[in-house]
This record gives sequence, structure tokens and C-alpha cells, in this order.
Amino acid sequence: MSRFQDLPKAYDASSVEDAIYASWEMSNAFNPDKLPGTRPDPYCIVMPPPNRTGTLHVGHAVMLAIEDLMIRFQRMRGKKALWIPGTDHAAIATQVKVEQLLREQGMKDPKKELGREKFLEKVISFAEESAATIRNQVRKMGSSCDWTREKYTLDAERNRAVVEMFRRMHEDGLIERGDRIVNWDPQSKTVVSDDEIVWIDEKAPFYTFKYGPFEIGTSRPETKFGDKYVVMHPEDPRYASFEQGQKIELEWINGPITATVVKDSVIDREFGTGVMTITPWHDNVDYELAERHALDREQIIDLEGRLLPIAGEFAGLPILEARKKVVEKLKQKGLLVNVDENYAHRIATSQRGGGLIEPQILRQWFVRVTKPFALRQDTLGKWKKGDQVTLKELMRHAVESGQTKIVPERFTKIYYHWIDNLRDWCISRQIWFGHRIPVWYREPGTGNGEPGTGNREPGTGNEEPEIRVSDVSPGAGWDQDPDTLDTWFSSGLWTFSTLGWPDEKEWNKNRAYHPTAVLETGYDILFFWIARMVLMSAYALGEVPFRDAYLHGLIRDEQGRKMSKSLGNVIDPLDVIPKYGTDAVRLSLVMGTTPGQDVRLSEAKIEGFRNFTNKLWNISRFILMQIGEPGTGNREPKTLADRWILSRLDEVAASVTSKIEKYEFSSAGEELRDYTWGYLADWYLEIAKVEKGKDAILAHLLRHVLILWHPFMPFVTEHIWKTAGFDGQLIVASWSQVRAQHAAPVQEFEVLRQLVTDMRRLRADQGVEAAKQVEIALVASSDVKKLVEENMEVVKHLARAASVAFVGAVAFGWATTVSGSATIGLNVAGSVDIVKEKDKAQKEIDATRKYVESLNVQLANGEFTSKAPASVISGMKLKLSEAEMKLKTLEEKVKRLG
RNA sequence: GGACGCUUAGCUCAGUUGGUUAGAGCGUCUCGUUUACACCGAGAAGGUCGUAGGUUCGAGUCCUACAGCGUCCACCA
Repeated sequence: MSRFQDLPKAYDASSVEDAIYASWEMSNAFNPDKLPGTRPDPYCIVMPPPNRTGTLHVGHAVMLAIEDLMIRFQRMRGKKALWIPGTDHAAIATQVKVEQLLREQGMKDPKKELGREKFLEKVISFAEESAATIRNQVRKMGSSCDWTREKYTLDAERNRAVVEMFRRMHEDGLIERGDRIVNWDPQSKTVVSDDEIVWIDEKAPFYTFKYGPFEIGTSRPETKFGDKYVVMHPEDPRYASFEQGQKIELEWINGPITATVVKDSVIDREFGTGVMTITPWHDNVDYELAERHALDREQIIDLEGRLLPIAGEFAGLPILEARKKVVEKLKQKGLLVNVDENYAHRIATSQRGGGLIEPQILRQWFVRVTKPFALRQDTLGKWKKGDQVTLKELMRHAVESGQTKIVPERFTKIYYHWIDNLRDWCISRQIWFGHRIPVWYREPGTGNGEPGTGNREPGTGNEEPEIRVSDVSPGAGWDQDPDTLDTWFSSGLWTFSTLGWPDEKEWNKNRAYHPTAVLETGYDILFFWIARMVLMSAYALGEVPFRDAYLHGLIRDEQGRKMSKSLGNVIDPLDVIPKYGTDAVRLSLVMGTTPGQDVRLSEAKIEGFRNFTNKLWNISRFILMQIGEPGTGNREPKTLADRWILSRLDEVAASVTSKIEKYEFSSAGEELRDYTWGYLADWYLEIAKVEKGKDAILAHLLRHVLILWHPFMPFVTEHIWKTAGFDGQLIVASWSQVRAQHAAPVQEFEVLRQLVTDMRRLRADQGVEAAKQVEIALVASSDVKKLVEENMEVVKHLARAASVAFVGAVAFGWATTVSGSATIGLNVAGSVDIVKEKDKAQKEIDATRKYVESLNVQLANGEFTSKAPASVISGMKLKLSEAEMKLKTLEEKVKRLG
């Protein structure tokens, strides 16, 4: 009686997973410095840090499943595999979340009521709680990341990196303070970047007003107070009589004004009347136009979203209220021409803050992406130290040169497009939570003040106050800038700040891990993050941040909708883990997916993979019960089936390895499942019930199936490994063992397999009697007689009831023949791979030969030499030689197959 | 307005450079408790590969146009 007799019939994931994870962690298996063996090749993945805004969602689960798969694979292959975990402070997102929570607790204006210090304490403690939850959830997913190196985008060392980067970029003139038009969120009272804007389609009234001799259209009448320029296309014949710079007196909202004619080709002659007035302070297009023509600009709306005194009687009104009243007044004055109630346009809202974006001209800090600067080191193998380049050029070249490869490739085009349209990056934010801008001002009052108050509005003069870049105060009388940095500024450094940069000692220790191997993340943050990491890394280190950027798709529900709380269709990975096990959840997120393609997830899918984990458990249980103890006896193949299953194992191992290397995880998993379930369980284990003495081979198969599956399903495989009593821990087992033996493929077994399958089908289709007839024919056919004789027991077992016929046939000494049936037997054998291969090759040869002949005829006829241009002839010749080469290889193939 | 993706079995999806009779999982139907597993086994049915052209000896795969769905980007006030 083996000690395995009493193993439970079903695998219960929830009862073993936590202990297994703890044992990995305790044994330092996640720490590359403590791994067994000499590991010269470093392999590093830096985890995209989840935001400390609460809990993980299913998108994080995909990320963890894929990254863990890659890191486990590389670890088993003997790489010095490091996966650095971490979390992101997510500045605005976290602050907004905490504000919201405090409001729910009854505070009206948490920031005002608490003040900077107290409020920050609240945010920090919330962030800490989130981090604790996240750590726990990351562990639940089975992530084999090195917790001893956990990092946080806002910890002290990362702050050093941020300050150092800011200092360098400021020195190089890449970070500048300036008065520019930015996206202002009046609700959260902060600037947000172009990428943090969500556009919402809306229908709004579109008004046409009389403006002197013109008619102008607008959906925002409340901004029109300062409009004293009227713009038209220089080549518009309708307005040819007006000249650039011409002054026109006209009646407007608050009385008569003088308007100046401006001609500019940005104007769309087709739109409306082909004339518009401009509001440079509150519109991006108008701002640029005003810059081009050096026009005056005036602020109309304050940072609270109310009209300023320029609006006269409307001063102090909020935007929407003012709009109605302005329209009413213009109507009364007889200046309203027309209202289109169904005008469709988009409005900008803040992704995080939720407010309606109001462009404003404000004094902010920017990273200049198009300004040339002198490189501090040789960079990307193209530029030398001291060369003049722009950040844009660096970002482009990193991908163009192939130093960073984006998977799937089609996203590279989108990446380039984004870079080409990139404007200077506004990095200052008027929020409290984040890396404080390391700038100090000498002049009292220039830096001091609360976010969102008037102090950061553009200066009146051109003189900049004296400033210092430092993380500590330069002394008395210096005030630090109250703003914080865009969260992506610190995220951009993530691949190397996590490795210790700029601390020389730490960085030198970890230098070999950079560039990291792969950055795995959802395609939705390609721009936010990937491009910025490339920028920072290329600028500071002269190298790319990662060799590959693997982009996974977004997870959707069964109907293809985005998962969202409001729809109630969210599958929380941590809810389903207790029910189906982590391995099943992981598989459901990896299988049936391709990079960049969205994935539909359903509980049914997870259940399917739960069934598979259980199948693997039972395969193992059966093997263990059969063999008693997994020894290391002689595992030389003895029978046909042995050679077959072992050679298949080697093939599958090689194929799975190459597929994982190419990021074809789903395909690799399918092939493995096919082997495990379709070959090993359905065939070989059945045969093992009849053919005895396979203990060593079975142990070998089990061992290697576990190894191959481990990156996909770490828990169940490790659990079986331990249960079986294999040496050490599976997590650090060596992947390469699998290729130890490489038998030649065994076609004969395929013949046998096909034969049994055909008999089963016949029996199901036409009944036992018909099947008997065919069997008799089979054994009579010389092609298969020997094969069947040699494997009599196996065939009987596999074919079950039908094998009655074999018994009969044996009794007749194989002598019975049924007229005409020999053909059937041959057909069965003929459907086997070896014959198929030959047929296929032969058909291809025939087709190609025919084609080549027809080409030769055409050439011989001189059709091409006399009439056709040279390019056609060379094209034909090329095709001819291609076809001939193909023919040659095919002929060789047929020869090889015999 | 531009770009990209998707359209293949009832459902969810594979299909690498063009090459037999287009695959998998789930679901459906029929059978089945045999030394692991019913979270199982055996078998079956089910596809004009979105539409229309084109290139080719040969097209799910390449080209063109169109349709539907989806995503991203964009300064039509």
C-alpha cells in the first residue's frame, strides 16, 4: 500500500495556497541573491506599481499572472531573476479619493478644515492602508516578487531620485517655469496634463451673434467679454474687403468696443460663417493664434470658475449661469442671430478630479520636449556625450532602433504618432500629496501660498525671482514652491530608481539589471507611462528602460463591456480565488488571450480551468498510487508507448520554451494542456494500466509536467511536487532538465492511436458488429498486423468492447479475411501522419512543378523578353527560382519520410 | 477628420512567413461508473472564415473597395 492511497480525490486550492506561498517566501526563493547555483545572467522585471488608492482589480491580476509566469520561467531557466514589487502614490488619484472619503464622513471642505499638514497625514495613512491591502493581494495571486526590495514611488530614496532628476533637467534647461495655457480643473483646483483629460460627447446650444459686420458662432458666450479680435481665413473671398489689422467699431455685450481684424489660415472656412472671435486665455487654439500674432489676452474666468470684473455686471457669476444671462442680454440688444440647439461637441473633464476643464494661462513648471540640450553621456548607441538632441528624438530613437520593442508591434505606430504630437509636459500640480517641487524662491511671496490661489498666476513683469533647486531649504528667507510634481514624473524613473539610482553604491550593485528585460502593462498607459520611462531613462542613463514592452489587453465582461462598479459586472479576482483557486484564475487570465487584444472573462471560463487543475491533481495522484514512491530507476523506454510519450515530452518542452520566449503564453499553455490531458492522461496512463513496469518513466513524466506547468500554475504544481516528495522546491527546480533526453519521434504509435480511435468511432457509429468486421480486416492487413500483434493488450484495453473481435481474431490465428475489407484497413493506416505528410508534400510538388513548367513555357516563347519590361522578367525569374527551391526542399522531405 | 483593432462553429477565441479536408475550450446531442479524476471517459453534430472584387498554380492569410462593432488620437470656434 503506497502512502498516496489516501490523497483526497479533489484538489482543494484554498487549503494549501497560503502555506505554499509562505514557504517560498521563507526560503528566499524570490530573492535572486539567495537562489541556488551560479546565475550569471540577470533578468529583471519591475512591477508596474499599483496605485495606493484602495485595492487591486482584475487588470492588476492579469499583470501579476503574466509577470509571474515570465519571472518563474526565467528563474527556472537559471537566470538571476528579479521581480521588484512596489506601489505608486498616484498623487491626485489618492488625494481625490481621500477627500471624497472625508466628505463622506461629514467634512465640507477637508483641505481647508484640516490644513496641509493634517490633511497630508490622512492621505498618508490611507495610502499605507492601501499598500498593506495591495501587498496581501499581490501575495494571494502567487506573485514571486522579491519583497525585500519593495519600493514606493514616494519613499525617501525615490524622492532623492526625483530631486536629482529635477536638478539635472533644470540645469540642462529642460525644466522651465513659464506662463502657458494649461488644463485647469476648477473642482480639484489643480492643473492636469493633456493625457489626464476625458472627453465627453455632449449636445449644447450653438449661438450665432452679430459682431459688427460679421456673424460669429460660439458655444461659450460667457467667455466673449474680452474678444476684441475677429479672425478669418486670409483667402476667404467673402471677407476679402477686410484687411489684417483693420479696426472696426462695434456694439458688444457691455457696450461699444473696437475690434481688430486678424487673418489666419487655421480658420475653417466651411465652419459656421468662417469668422470667429478669440479668447486666448481660455482656449488652446486661440492661445496659439494669439501667440502667433502677438495679440493681447485677458483672463475672463477665475480659478473658481467665476467671471472676473471684466464681465461687468456679470462678474462673480459661475460659468453656466453667466452663459444664460449673456445670451439673454445679447438677444435683447438684437445681436442674437440664431441658436442651434443640437450642436454636438466634446467637453473636457478631469479624469481624476472630475471637474470641467477650463483652460487657463498659468505660471507652471514644464519639461521641454523639443528643446535641444547637450547630452551628459553617450546615448542609445547613436549620440555621443555633448551632442545636442531633444527629448523627443530620444523617445523616438529608442523604439525606432529596436532597442525597445513593443509587443504587439502595431502599437509602435501609435507610439510614434503620440510622440510627434507631444507638447511640453506640464509637471507641476496644485495638490499636496506627492513629491514637492524642489525649488526655493528668495523673493517673498513668489512661491509661498496655497494651491489655487492667485500667486501662481502669470507674473506681470518678465523678471524671474531668484531660485534654488534643492530638497532642503537653502536658508532663512527662502520659500519652497507649494506645488507637487505630476505623479508620472516619479513613475518615469521607476525602472532605475527602484534599482537604487542615483545612490552610487546601490546603483552599482544593481547596474546589471538595467535595462530591465520587459515591462508588462496594459496598453491603456502606453502614453502615460511607457513613453515617459523611455524619456527619463534615455536622458539620465543613455539607455532604454526595458528591452521589450509587452502590452496586455483590457479585461471585459462576457458581453465585451468594460468592467465597472456602476455596471455591477466586475469580477474581482480576490473574490473568485477562494472559490476556484489562484491557479485557475491565473490560467483564465492568460489562456485564450493575445497581446494587445481585449479579453472577455466569465466565471465559466475560470471554472473550466479549475477543472483542469483538478485533472492535473488526479493525474498526479494516479501516477503516485501506481508507482508508490518516485524513485530514480531506469527510465529507458521499453515499449512503443514509452518512446512515444517521452519523445512527445521533449518536443512539447522545446516548443513551450520557445513560445514563452516569444510571449505566446496562451499558445504555450494550450500545447501543454493538450499534452497533459490529451496525450498523457487519455492515452499513456490508460496504457500504463495494462503495461506494467513504467514506474521510473511515470515519475519522470510527472516531474517534468510539473516543471513545465509551474510558471502557469505555481500553487498546484508546487503542492504536488511536495506531496510526491520530489527534491527541494519546484519553484527553484531547473527547467533545462526537460531536454535531457530526446528520442526520435515515434510514428508507429500514431498509427496505433489512429487505429484505436477509428475503431471507437466505427463502433459508436455503426455498432459492434460492423466494428468487428473492420477489426478483422485490420489484423489481416499486413501493414498493421504486426503492430497490433505487438500491442495486443494495449489495443484491447483502449478499444474495450470492440476488442472482443480481436480475441476472436486471435483464436482464428489471424486467418480470417473478409473480402474487400483489406482496403478499409489500409485506409485506416493511410490516415496516419506519415502518409499525410507525404501526400501533402507530393501535392505541393505537383502544383509547383506545374507552375514552374508554365513559367518556362512562357519564357521560352519569348513573351517576356520581347514585350515585357525588365522588372516583370526579373519578377518572373525570382518566382521561378523560389518555386524551384521549394520543390527541392519538398522532394527532400518526401525522401526523408521514406 | 485621422489612425488602429475586430468580424472564423451556438458562445469565447487561436490560426506565425499564402500550401492537405480551417483548429481549441465551453455549450449541444448520443453512449458510458473500467485500477486516478463526473471538476470524468468515449463518440458525434456544427463553419459560403463580414460582403464584393483583385493578385496567385493555390487565399482565412496578400491587395482594393464597402459594411457593422470597438478603441485611440485630433485646435472646427
